[in-house]
Amino acid sequence: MASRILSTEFYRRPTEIVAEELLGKLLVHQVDATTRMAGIITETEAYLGTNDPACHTFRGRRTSRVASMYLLGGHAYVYFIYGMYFCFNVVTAHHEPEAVLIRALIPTEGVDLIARNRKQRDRVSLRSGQKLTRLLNGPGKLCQGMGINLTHNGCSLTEQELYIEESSLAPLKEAIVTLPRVGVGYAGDAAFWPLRFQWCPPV
DNA sequence: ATGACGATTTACT
DNA sequence: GTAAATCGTCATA
Repeated sequence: MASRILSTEFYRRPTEIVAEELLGKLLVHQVDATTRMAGIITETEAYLGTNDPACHTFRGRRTSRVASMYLLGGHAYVYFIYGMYFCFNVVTAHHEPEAVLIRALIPTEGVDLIARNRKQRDRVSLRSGQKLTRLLNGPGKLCQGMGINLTHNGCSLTEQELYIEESSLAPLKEAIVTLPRVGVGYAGDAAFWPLRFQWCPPV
């Protein structure tokens, strides 16, 4: 069977398209031969590069932190924020420093390890589906749970440790909501651009 | 060298 | 709803 890992061609397309099509895909962190964590992507945000005031590369900004945004589509851009969290992005497009922030996952594999990473050891509370959807529903939370950190910054998403797979889920267009991006009030009008994509999977 | 701030989360009132 | 936690990054000097 052919690999279900998304190829570089998937990422090297317009960023908004990639952001929307990532919904329903499976983010996988294969820690070692026997340890695998994964979750379905349910929320993303597009960051449109040098002309997007909300983007870290606005006006061509090129510092050590954002260096990996200048890699080719299909690499990871991970950065440290608020002194305690990481955010995970996939680099997109063709030779433009654009990216998609992964904002939320529903954990599907390695849930116990994910919960341990999130320091939520209460197994009873994990039995409820409601709690499960709240385990990784934020960019900092999903990095903490999935064990994503600066060691993954700049890594290729077509290698065997951290990657995104096809899944059997195909979100209906009607189930996808576009919203303003979160936490970018400094960006003026761009804060209202509808570049956040959210999918509420059927129960 | 300095200071303001951040693509967040959590706890608390 | 408001505020604290916590520190690397960035612009200014």
